[in-house]
Amino acid sequence: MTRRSSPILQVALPVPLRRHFDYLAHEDMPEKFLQPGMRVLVPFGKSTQQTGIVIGASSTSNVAMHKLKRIIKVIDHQPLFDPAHFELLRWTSEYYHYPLGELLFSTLPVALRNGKAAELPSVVVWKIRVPLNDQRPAIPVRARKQQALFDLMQLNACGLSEQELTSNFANWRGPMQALLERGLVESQSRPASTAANNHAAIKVTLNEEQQHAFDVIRSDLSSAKRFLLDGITGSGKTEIYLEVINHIVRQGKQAMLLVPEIGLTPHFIARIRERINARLVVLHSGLSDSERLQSWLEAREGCADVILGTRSAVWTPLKAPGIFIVDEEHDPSYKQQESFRYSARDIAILRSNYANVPVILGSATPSLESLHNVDLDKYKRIVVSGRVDNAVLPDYHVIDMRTRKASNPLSEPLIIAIRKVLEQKKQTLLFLNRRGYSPVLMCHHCGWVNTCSRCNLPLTYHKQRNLQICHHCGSQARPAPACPECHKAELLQIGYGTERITEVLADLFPAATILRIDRDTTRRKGSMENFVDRINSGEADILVGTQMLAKGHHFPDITLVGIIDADRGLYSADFRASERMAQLITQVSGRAGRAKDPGMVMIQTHFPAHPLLTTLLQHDYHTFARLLLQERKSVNLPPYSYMALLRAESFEQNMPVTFLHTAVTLLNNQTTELEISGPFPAPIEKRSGKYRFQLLLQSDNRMRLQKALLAWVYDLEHLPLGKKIRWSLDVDPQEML
DNA sequence: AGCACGCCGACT
DNA sequence: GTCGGCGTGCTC
Repeated sequence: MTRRSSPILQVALPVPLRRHFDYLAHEDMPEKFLQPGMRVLVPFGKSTQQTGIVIGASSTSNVAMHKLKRIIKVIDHQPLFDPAHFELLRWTSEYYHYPLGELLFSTLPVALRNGKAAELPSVVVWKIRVPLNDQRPAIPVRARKQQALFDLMQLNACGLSEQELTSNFANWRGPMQALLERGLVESQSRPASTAANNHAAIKVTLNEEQQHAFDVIRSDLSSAKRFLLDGITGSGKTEIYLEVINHIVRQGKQAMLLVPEIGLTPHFIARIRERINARLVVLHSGLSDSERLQSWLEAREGCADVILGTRSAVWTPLKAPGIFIVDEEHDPSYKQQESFRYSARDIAILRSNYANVPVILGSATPSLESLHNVDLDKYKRIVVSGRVDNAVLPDYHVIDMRTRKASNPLSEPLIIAIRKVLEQKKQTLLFLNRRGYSPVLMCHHCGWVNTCSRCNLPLTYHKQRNLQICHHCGSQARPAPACPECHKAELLQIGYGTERITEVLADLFPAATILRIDRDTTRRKGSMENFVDRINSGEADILVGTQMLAKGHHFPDITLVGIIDADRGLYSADFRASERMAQLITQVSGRAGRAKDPGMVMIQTHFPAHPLLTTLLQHDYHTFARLLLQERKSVNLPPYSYMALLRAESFEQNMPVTFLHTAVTLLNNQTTELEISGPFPAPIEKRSGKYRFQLLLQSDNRMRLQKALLAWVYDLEHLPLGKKIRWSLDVDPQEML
């Protein structure tokens, strides 16, 4: 037998190119040491070295042999993920038509992208030695310390690190040495884990509905079953999640729980800790690079039982996946809106498929996609309709703003209601999805509006910081003292943001404690937790907030919810706007009357007779959703068809359109099978100085759309104009912005 | 993307 | 004379 020539390694690199690069392995490096999923250091282009990931091996290459370079070194001893996870990443790359190299790197923790070792630091762990026979040496009655230490160790079957021992047992080394000599314990080196095993004490009895939901899920844990847990706010979905997670963990498997935003993690951490005896890790953007790496590795090694995280956590490899849970599955933040535009909810479903374990999608306001999948029998819907503690659903009051003074953002009935709630020492939540002081600054004399020069849109005035800020590109400017056009110094603040509403409230209710909760006031780490504490302690009287406040939080003392402006979403260019509006109104309303006190929701609108609004308020979210689904069906919009959006932007005004026109011609042979609309300007036509256009592709056949995209993206990449502008493909777009 | 090569304008 | 502007092309 002749010795095989050293294999050619196919390496994916973090570059926006839809292809891999071939490298020669070291002669002295047996093939088994180079498996797909391992990182390697390679020379690339003009840069001396670059981290890449091996995606395959071959004995041949399309590139001339003399052009092939040799890899510099192998970073990993073992692949970063198992073949199934790698397969999932490959599939995702094809589905979203996103280059595999960039995709692989974007799903890794930053530390691993930068070539850090994928190893947990090791620590010495002491654990009880399993006796060969049933005879275990006895501890003398007098040796109280040894017995106490032994008892402690028995509670921690996985072992205790020396650090944990020190903090739990003073002067443990002496007694430990004695136990070691008796052959009762042993020490070993094992990866350091921060996923400490906690000792949950609180037991909760599920109510009948919750128990039923749990039973349904439990009866089908060994297949990739998809459950839609459809439960109104306050129905106790979290209890069901916790029960399922506990069940999964007891079977020695891992549970992944995704939440839509980072602000919800502290609450879930607390709930999991008090209920489940499990090793928990958290993954979200608030962690440092090394913390993220640690959590990622612990999930992969199986040192963590529960993985809690936001969108990007969905990419964490698991050793023994048992279940995937997506809380508030309808939430738009599961969709990444830049670079790699994936949906974490859809990836969770895909992962359940690959792992052959169930996925639970939970929501009080399920997305139309999910409801449609229930209709198609792809998801099993489990309804939880009752509120725990017999809390009742709130009363809705629609306030017609047309009959009121335009200058007053808060209507008289709302003010009276707030006053009453203050007297009762309860809390009010006012919802306004617009931060800042006022969204428009206009000259009283000539009508000049202060706009962002890079986006052509009005700048939002922030009073506290005395800045005009563009909410689209972030640019800032000091407000001008006078109109630059007519030089008159009478500038009007038009409209209200959370900052200004807070000011109005402080005027009306000087004795009340008012908290403003939006991205501006929660920027600092821990500030959201601080707010939550102040609300729960009863210190706060009135909360003014953006959608941050609408998501998931449980504030038992809120009895009044005011929606200051329900009109955005009734008339919008985006076909999903009405779905979003209904979800937001329902979610915010769900914050009212969660405990014993009945709640009231007051909705201010200029369109009290709008059919969408009346359907939502006179019936419920589900009736509304049915209506929307009918509408979508009649005009063939998702979920009854599939979309892909090609976006193009450039500082040159004409280039994006030219590019998109060329893109259309490349599709010509398939135009009969696809519906193509555009190119048309993006809803925000100019942003950060770039002109933005898009092209919409639609088909009622997903495969056909996918097939067209495959060749198209390849052609686009090789288009000369494609290198001059920035373009991206958004498969299953969620927002048209 | 990231980097170098390359060919035209205002500076010590 | 040169420093540097960013267009163009390539990366195994």
